[in-house]
Amino acid sequence: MTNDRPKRGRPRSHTSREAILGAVRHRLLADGYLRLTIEAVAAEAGVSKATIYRWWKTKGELVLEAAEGDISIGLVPETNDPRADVEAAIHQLVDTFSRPLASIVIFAAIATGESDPVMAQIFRDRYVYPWRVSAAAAMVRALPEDRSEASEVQFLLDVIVGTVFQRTLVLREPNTVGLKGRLMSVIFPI
Amino acid sequence: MTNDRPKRGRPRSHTSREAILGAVRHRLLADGYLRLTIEAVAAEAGVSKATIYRWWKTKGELVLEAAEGDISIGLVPETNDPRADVEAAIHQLVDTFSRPLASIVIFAAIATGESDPVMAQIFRDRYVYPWRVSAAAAMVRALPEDRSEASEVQFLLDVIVGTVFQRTLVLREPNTVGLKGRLMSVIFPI
DNA sequence: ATTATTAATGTACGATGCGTTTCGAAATGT
DNA sequence: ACATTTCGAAACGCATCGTACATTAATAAT
Repeated sequence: MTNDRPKRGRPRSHTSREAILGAVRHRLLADGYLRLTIEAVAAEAGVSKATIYRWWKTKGELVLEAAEGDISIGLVPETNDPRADVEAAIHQLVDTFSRPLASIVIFAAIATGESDPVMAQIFRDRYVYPWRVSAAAAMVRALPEDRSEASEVQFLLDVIVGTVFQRTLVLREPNTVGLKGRLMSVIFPI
Repeated sequence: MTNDRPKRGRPRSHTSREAILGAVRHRLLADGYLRLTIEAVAAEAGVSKATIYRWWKTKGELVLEAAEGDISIGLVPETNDPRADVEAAIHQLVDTFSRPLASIVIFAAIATGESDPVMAQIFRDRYVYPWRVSAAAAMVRALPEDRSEASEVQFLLDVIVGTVFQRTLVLREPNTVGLKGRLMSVIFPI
């Protein structure tokens, strides 16, 4: 979604759009983000290169849209069991980071911040930030008053995100069974 | 250091070697890893491209060697105050990750694991692994017996590395004063 | 001194991918 | 029919890659 639909003229091809996004997903899973080229996507989708550039300014924009369904994290629930909410937040994170397509795209969004700051920005604003706000709220509810200052809450969120990132995306450790429980007992020591 | 010195023939130019590695550091700080090109390094060093390819197979190899002094972490001390040793380990990590050149190169080594697995491998084996082994030993000494199983120690190391990585390299948070203390109290709750 | 050996330079090459442009054809509303 | 917009095919100039070649330079062995 880049433009509004004009009233006249040939309408945008829904078929081509789907073919492009599907080809992007396929090439991402096959080759990874860095090795993905627009030319290969165009060839696989049976589409002209110009058509891709017509609707997406950058590779990052294109990839984020193609993986939208996989990388959206959702908001942390607000039940009357705040610790369960925090646990749900951790679960959402681990679950999302473990999806093959999401792991590739999230990693790329963070890693290419240097050369494509727009991609990192969009990823943060659209996917990380909403989750983070709701997770912070859950954390405040779950912590005792003397531990719920903003800086401590942000630190604990960094512990969660950083540890999950390290385990699932850097070390590529598929076994996440002990991870959630251990994170909970580190955040809420007995 | 790629080869032994042959006994005969023109010796390798020490001047060119230093000029190349210096240019790499300069371009890294100016442009970042992804935008660094071999051609630009050759031009800035006043050296032929072929000379660079003669001694370094890949960009990753070249960059790791150019930044060697900045990215080497050192081993965790072994005093009779094991908690202080763990604190020292955290300090080493934060300190290294905060150096401008190291932050660029470490980030690149992790981020390009997809397209340049050799760089990630070298980085892990040569710089991360030794620190990690000595940090694990310190952790075992510092933890009570009932918490010092291998999987728990590895998890706590991932918490440290992940959190520091998140704070310093992903979020680029320069303020690390509270970080070390908070990490300690998360690992050793009262 | 001559020869063998290795390094470094300059230059050029074919590939690949980039992002853009141009042109003609196709598909819609007015 | 006409205006408008999209699409596909092809080509463009550009940057960078990694390699190759011939030439010159510096050193050790003979």
